[in-house]
Formats: sequence, C-alpha cells, structure tokens
Amino acid sequence: MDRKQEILEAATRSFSLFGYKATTMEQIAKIANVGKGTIYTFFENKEVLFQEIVRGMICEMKQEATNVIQEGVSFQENAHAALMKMLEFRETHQLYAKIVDEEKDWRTPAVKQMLHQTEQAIVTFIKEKIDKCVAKGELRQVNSELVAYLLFKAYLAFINDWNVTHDESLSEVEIANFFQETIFRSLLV
Amino acid sequence: MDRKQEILEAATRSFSLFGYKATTMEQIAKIANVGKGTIYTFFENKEVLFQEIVRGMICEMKQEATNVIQEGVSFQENAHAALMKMLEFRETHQLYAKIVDEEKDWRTPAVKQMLHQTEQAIVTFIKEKIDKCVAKGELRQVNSELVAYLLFKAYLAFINDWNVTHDESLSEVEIANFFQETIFRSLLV
DNA sequence: AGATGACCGAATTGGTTTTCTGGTCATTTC
DNA sequence: GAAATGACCAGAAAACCAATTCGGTCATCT
Repeated sequence: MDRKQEILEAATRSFSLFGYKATTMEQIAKIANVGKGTIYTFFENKEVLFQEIVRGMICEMKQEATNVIQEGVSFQENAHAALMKMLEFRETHQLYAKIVDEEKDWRTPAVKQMLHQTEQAIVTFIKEKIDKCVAKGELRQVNSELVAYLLFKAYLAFINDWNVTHDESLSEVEIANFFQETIFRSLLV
Repeated sequence: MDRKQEILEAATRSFSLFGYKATTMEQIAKIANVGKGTIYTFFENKEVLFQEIVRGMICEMKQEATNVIQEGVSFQENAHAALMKMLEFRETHQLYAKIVDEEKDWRTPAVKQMLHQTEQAIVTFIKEKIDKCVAKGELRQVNSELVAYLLFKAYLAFINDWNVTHDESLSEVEIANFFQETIFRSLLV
C-alpha cells in the first residue's frame, strides 16, 4: 500500500490519541511499519506532517457542515445547524478535541497555530454562506467577515463558556431562539 | 494612621505590581510597616485579603462605568460607552491587567475566581442597565441576563481577540457601528 | 534509488536538595 | 492585658543536575 498514506493514517491515529507533543516520530514510524527516516522523505518535519493532517480534518469538518445545509431553508436555520455541527465536531472529533485540550494545557505553538487555522476555517465557511444569502437578497448587505466572526464567537461563548460560570446549561432550543431574536433578526432585510 | 488601611494599601500596591502569586505576606508587612502577624488580625488569610482588594477594584470600575452613563441618551450609546470603559479598565488598571496575565500564565485558582467575579460584575452592570431600559420601554422585553452576556462576550471578542488573528485592528467607530446594526438594532422595540 | 535505524545535540523528564512562604503562637511592647 | 511582633514550622515551590527522550540527519543497506 501507498507508504505516504500509511504514514498519514498512522500519524492521524497517534495525534488523535496522544496529541501533538506526546506523539513521537518513532511511534508513527512503528505504527506505519516504516523506518523513521522514511517519514522524512514524504514530510519535511513533524510540524508539516501535523499541518497536513489538520488540513484533512478541516475538510472533514467542512464536509459535515455542508451536509446539514439545506436548500430553501432560511439563513438562520442553516447557519445555526452548521455552527452547531462544527462546534459539536470541535468536542466530538478525537483530534480536534485533543488539540483544544493541548492548547489549553501546554500552549505548544504548532498546536496554537493549527487551532487558529481551524477556527478561521469555520469563520470563513459562515462568511461564504452569508455572502451567498446577501447576493440572494435574503440578508441585507453587511460586513460578512465581521458578522461571521460575531456568530462564531457568540456561539462559542454560549456553548462552551456559559457553563463555566452558570449552573444549568442552555438547551439548543434556548440558544437558537435567543440568537433568532437578537443577531439573526438584525440581519434580515 | 489606621493599620488596616495601611495594610490594604500596601497589599494593593504589591498585588498590582507583582501579581497575586509573586506577592508575599512578608513583603506586604514590610511595605505597610507592620509585623507579618498583624496582617492576620485584620484578614483571615492571603486569599481573603486579595478578595477584599478585588472587591474594591470592582467598585472603582463600576464607578468609572457609571460616570460615562448619561441620562437622556440611547441605551446603545450608554452600553457602548460603559463596555468600552470597563474593557479599557481591564487593560489599563494595573491590578486588573496583572490578574488577567496571571490567569493566563499560571492559572492560580484564587486569581481565576476573582477574574470570574469581576467579569460577572461587568455582566451584571450591563444587565441592570438593560432592565432599566426595558422598564422605560426603550428596549423590548428580552432575557437581560443573556443579552448582557452576549454583549460582554462580543465586545471582548472584537476588542481583545480580533487582533490575534487579524492584522489591522478595528477602530472604536467601526465597532460601534457594527454593533449598532447587529445586536443593538435587534433590541429596539 | 529508496528505505532504514544508529547516531547526535538539544530539549525534556524525574528525582533530589534547597529555598521560600503562608500561617501560627510564644514572647514582647505599650 | 490587649495588641503587635517575628522566630519558627510544615508544606510548597524553585533550583539543580543526571539520565532519558526526541526530532532530525546521514552513512549504510537492500
């Protein structure tokens, strides 16, 4: 089988299971059944290998988000579904969850960077949906970059941070209703 | 002069200058010109002393925020001014800034707790303004707790986090306009 | 020519010793 | 004799250092 693919899969498994820092190149080599040096014929170094894998993860995430988008449904419903899906992915997907933890606990620079990139991907995904809906005339003309950023940060705050300072967490319906009557309401023409 | 006051002032200076962890009780005693044991006749322990000081800081912050509130001006203008003032306070006030740094760098539990308390104070401040404006009929009936939380998190995101991932920071006017046409717009009756 | 793993210097870890610090309390002070 | 004090203690943190680990290279092997 394709040696590069073997290495990618081995690395994915190891990064997902142990995180970036705790994964060693030798371990990846062992899982992939190749010599350590072989890895370096396909990937410049550990960080580049990691970036490649995160790139793949981002694609996966975007795919899942795309899958919940429906034609002929309001922007709000689609944006809500997509954001919820991606934030669920953030907690569910082994690698993404590991990266989030690692950034909190160790602040590995490579991990921080990949986390930023992933968040940027989410924001960009939403931005594109906004642009499309603005073009269709469903939304008024807004700075889609800023709105996408606001939506991401707001959802993240209510889904991730709310529980830190409050006892009963908010249900998805409560969140959906709240954003409907605040941010989304303000975007309509 | 009042010994308790001397101690409070010495502790405030030391916490502001070196942070919670790096401030020792002996150092406070030395600055206050009292024996170390004397501190413990007024304050149960280091953490309680710290809490007392943060309580004072929160009052100071609320006072500054209150000072920018004007009667007969729209909710949006007042909320914006108050939030900006408090977030400026967060970066400018020696002690608050030190606490924020320390929480990032060392995660001292006592510091984390006080940071939460301070943020909660900001949210509550805004919540009360919302409630007042709802009562006056200037805003429609909303869940003021959620709206206050959203406003705080959103302002924090655009003022603190935006620059981390973007090159040119947003001007205050841009931020004000953006929130006017999104969140604030949705709160009007 | 492509794969490999022994090898290297730098970084990390783990264990040990030393120093520091929050808090107490017997003694001193006024 | 009530309030203040600083020597003192135990546990936590820091400093230190030896031993190990790891990313990356390259001479050798297939």
